[in-house]
Amino acid sequence: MPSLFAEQVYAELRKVPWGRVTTYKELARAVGTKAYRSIGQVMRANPFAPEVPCHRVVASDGSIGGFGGEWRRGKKIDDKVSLLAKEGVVVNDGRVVDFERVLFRFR
DNA sequence: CTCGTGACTTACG
DNA sequence: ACGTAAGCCACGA
Repeated sequence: MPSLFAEQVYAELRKVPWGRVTTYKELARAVGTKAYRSIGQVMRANPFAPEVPCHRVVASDGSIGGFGGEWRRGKKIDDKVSLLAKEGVVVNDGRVVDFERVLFRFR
């Protein structure tokens, strides 16, 4: 059972519209915390996979972060990034195309 | 309670 | 712009 912190993160992440992405920072702000790193841990746990699309979460600068770059080789992650690109969020060279355009801001 | 870890961010050289 | 260091918070042991 996920911790309360995780629940909040998942709740906010689930609000992200289709074809949009969000950042760890925004997500952290949404839940009212500054634990950006913990967000990552929650994503890694991701007990609510595809329901909670952790692949829609990217770094603050638009980079894929850890789940799409060199991190995926060796680990058994699904082709979430590729799937994401299929939904409209194009990822090129570890970067989200038109990042600011597809970025969903909570506030 | 203390310690180590981490899919992060920001600051500095 | 790039690599390194420090800061930050939550979680499991």
